[in-house]
Amino acid sequence: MPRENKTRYALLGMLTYKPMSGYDMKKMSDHSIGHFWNENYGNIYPVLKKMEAKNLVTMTREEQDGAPTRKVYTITEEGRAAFSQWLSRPPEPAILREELLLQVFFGQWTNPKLITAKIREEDERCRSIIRELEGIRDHMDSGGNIREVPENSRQVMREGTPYWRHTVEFGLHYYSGIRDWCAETIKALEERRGEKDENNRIGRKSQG
Amino acid sequence: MPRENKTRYALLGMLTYKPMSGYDMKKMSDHSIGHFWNENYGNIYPVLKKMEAKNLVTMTREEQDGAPTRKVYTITEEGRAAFSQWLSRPPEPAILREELLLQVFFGQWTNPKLITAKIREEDERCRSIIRELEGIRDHMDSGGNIREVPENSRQVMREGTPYWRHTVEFGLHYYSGIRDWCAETIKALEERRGEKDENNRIGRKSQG
DNA sequence: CCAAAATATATCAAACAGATATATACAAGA
DNA sequence: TCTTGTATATATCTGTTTGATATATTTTGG
Repeated sequence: MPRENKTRYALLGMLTYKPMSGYDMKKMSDHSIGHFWNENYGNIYPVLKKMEAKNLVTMTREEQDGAPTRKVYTITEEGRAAFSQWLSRPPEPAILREELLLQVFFGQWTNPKLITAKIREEDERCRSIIRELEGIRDHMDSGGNIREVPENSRQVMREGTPYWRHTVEFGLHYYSGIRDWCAETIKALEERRGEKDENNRIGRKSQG
Repeated sequence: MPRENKTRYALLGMLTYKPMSGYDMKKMSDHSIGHFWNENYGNIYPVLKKMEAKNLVTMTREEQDGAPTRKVYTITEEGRAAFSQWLSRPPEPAILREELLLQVFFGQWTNPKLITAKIREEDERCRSIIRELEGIRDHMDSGGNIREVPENSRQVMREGTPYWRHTVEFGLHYYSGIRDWCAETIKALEERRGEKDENNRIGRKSQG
């Protein structure tokens, strides 16, 4: 028996705020939970279809001026029940498959400068994400993100903000940890390369 | 076009040390790279078959006393070339889908004590893994893990040890970052609950 | 007018996870 | 002796997931 689909709960959770289309949910996903939850259209649309079939959501078509017709999904009471039930269950731990680390592990088979360059890339990527997350955290109380939400959902989002903040703090810890490892590892690799160069300059004393 | 299979390179990399069976590779995977690379039999056997068909590895059957017959795989020159080529390519960044964080994000819809308990579980899990990794790091130079390797592979593994150490340091940073977030978040959640209790005790002054 | 961008929905093929199954061999307990 | 449990070893299954790709409507800019 394979894994249980979790996209379902991410979508149901978003729909507790307001009815949305698949496209809206992708955008909200990218902006609010994207730092810890990857989601893509390849999942969203088939899962929405399945949830509609199981009456976890209902769908209405909404025509709009200046943009194509949308399919707007609304959570049902059954959907709310399924969502709450999931919330009471233990989460599954993360599964890691870090390709960079696999390449580092086998690093003796390639140019050490190449390994260092890759870790530098990852370092930059982490720093970039950290800056984004800091921006989110620092503007979280301005209420800017609430503006697009109907008045009756504002209280709900206000109550959810501290939890959102905890997830942004998670992202900051996560990427900071990796960024720090990057810095240490680059330093260590360059020192080891320095030692090697030193050995070479002294006169090929080392067999290494 | 879907993702490219990466199990292939994990297996080829392991085979650079010595010929191995699928079962051996799973064990080595669990012990040496498991902290950053999940692998399972469901992938290993089909991928080995495919690699054999493409002449990246060859397979011989090996009978042994007191245990069932094994299929031992050996890397070919083509396999080595494919592996080296992969090493020179940029790695793909990690994809995150942290179910705990998804539950934290929607935490307003459930009992705050439940959220705290879940974070406590994750905290303990991280601490346990950190202890393991520290054990690995601290015994890394004892050469204990080299003992099962043929004499002619020892130099190779010795040269790989510093890279292995970097991956263990990665794991330590990764899990420490999350452990620290857990501690902070538990504290914050309990303080917020303390404030709420305080408000209630004072006389229902708060509308929250 | 055409191309690019935005809004919006949808599908595809392979990778991947972990449960499950089967087979060989040995050890411990009834 | 037989059964159960454990270790060694190979293998399959089914659903989730990834991200590339495709299609359609509408607006904007050259």
